[in-house]
Amino acid sequence: MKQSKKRRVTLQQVAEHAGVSTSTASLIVRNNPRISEATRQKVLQSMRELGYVYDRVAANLRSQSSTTVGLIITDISNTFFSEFLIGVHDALEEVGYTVLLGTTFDSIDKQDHLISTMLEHRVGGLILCPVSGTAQETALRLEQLDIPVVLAVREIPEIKCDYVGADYREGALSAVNHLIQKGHKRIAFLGGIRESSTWVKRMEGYQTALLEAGIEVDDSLVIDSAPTREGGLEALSKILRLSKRPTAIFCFSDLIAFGVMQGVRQAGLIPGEDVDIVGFDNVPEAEISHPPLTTVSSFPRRSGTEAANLLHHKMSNTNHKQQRIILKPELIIRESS
Amino acid sequence: MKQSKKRRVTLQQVAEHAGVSTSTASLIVRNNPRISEATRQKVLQSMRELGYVYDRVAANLRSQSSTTVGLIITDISNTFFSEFLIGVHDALEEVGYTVLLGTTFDSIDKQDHLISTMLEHRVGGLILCPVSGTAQETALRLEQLDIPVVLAVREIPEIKCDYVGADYREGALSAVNHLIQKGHKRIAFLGGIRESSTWVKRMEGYQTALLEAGIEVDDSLVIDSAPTREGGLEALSKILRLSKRPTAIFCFSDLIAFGVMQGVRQAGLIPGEDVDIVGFDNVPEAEISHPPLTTVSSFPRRSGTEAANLLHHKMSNTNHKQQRIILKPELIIRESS
DNA sequence: CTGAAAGCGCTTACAG
DNA sequence: CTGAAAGCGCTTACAG
Repeated sequence: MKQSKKRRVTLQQVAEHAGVSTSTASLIVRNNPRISEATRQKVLQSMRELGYVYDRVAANLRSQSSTTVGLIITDISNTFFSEFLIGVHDALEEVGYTVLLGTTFDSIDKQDHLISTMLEHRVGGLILCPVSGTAQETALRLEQLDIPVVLAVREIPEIKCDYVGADYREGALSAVNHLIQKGHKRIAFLGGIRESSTWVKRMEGYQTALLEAGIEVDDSLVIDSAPTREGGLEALSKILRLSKRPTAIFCFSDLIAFGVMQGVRQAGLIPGEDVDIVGFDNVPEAEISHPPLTTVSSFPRRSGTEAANLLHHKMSNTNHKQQRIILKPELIIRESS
Repeated sequence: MKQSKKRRVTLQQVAEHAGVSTSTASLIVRNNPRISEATRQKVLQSMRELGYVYDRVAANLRSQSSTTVGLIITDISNTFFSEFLIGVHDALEEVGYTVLLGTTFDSIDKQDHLISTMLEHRVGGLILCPVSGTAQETALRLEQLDIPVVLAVREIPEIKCDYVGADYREGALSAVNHLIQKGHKRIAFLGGIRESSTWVKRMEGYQTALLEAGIEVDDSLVIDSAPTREGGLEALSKILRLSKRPTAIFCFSDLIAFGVMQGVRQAGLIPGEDVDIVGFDNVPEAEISHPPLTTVSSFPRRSGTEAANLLHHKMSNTNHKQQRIILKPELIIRESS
């Protein structure tokens, strides 16, 4: 962990070289306008000559500030989250923050550990996609942090916190309604983790749609799974073993849907013909899958941007009021249904 | 940028509370074993009571060390890089480093700026996927950094540096040979940026394969493009306008190949039947695309892991010898060819 | 517009 | 095994 043998060039050395005081040099690195242009040029020249690199860490320590933000997500290989990450990252970079990245893989321990690490690194704010079933203890801890926190995607019901997400219930409702309108009566709901708030919301939408159409909810058609492509494949294999198979499948996410489509094909059926499939999220791959996937866009990238902007606002305004930003999902009909 | 109103609990306060000196408390946070178990427990208890959070930034400043690593990639939405990111991130997290993330989107200015930001944040090491056409100036600067640097994916010919990548020439060779063996004589090479070392290497492989098979290289069949799906789509549209169309297409990357397949379909042709298509990288989507994409695996995730391990080794061993890790690519034949 | 001194929260020798 | 003092590289009042 030891850094360079060579010592860093310090601001003091620069000041000496330029023949000014350290305070003057300090004002210059921070672009304070009340320094004469002549001195400024002289000092900037010394910096170049000595190869000076500003030490933001020391500066932040002294001034009790921070130029970093922590971002904790579940899994980068899940395109939903990588899209979310892009949204957050780009928005924060634009306003001059550097992001520290952490991934939980849905482990509560990892999440606790990452929160600590972020705090130890003095992040000025935190964007967290909480692990499903985040403990009361963690929740309390989050509430007591003295840096701004924005929750995203999943919610923690126990605490009040700024939050960015989509109306998952509404999204599920529109997806299932679409299937009902196509004449389906046996519609499965596949994949996802039951403990997750995002699952619960989708389940509500699923049930509501069925009930409103006078269709009874058949528990054997609701199968949860790991939120991965493999999870989708597995959930589907259970469906295939059913004596009364569904004619349409509403999937927890696009990732799950890709697994389901793969399984459907392996069983010799054609997605969109023999069985209708709808995903959730509208990740970029949904458009190029074959057949292109009907899905509900939950705007992952935009969620990231919104979360970043909200956090930034919170970090710069002390009188920030708590906000919940709920994006309205959009049904995108393609050929898989 | 101002942090919390509440002041951080300091180690000194903890020490006072526990009735020991600050040095003792410091030894305890760093798990120094020469403190009696009794004192240790007493101090740990005080930390819990006061809600102490270790200030790694202050610690790193004082001890001239770092627990962060900078990672600069081109574009997170390109699955190749997000896979690379996962590899780096997981490997570094495991050994206790936190990663600062930056994306260049192939802009030299952004790259220069990101390198500065990373240095200002006192990263202990840097993994960089250089922008194509990185200037001599930047290259020199990289060479003179006094922190360990590992280059990945693309190379900068001007400088000597640790490097991790795949044998792109070899990969292209095997892809094109595969197409030749299938009887193709008119094989296009589509997409990618000519300035990039990874393009040049693939081009070498492409030419070599053709020449060895006694096929003349037809320049009209080599079309570069932005390294995106849209780029692939565009490059294909140029191909479609040709009077003598190719019967097979070797694509710079899977991402390009997805664009090409999309375009092929839009033109009413069937990929893998009317025209054979081969990609490069083997990103996860290659397996689920339709038809599944024949491609050359360049092991993006493993490249990331290797780069991280190499960097870590370099950071902890002062007598590290410069290394080049070149992964051997692997042709994966699926149904698109 | 510029300077001398103190301090952010930690660790590092050096004594005991 | 524990303590008092100095210092990492910067910024912050406060004087001038």
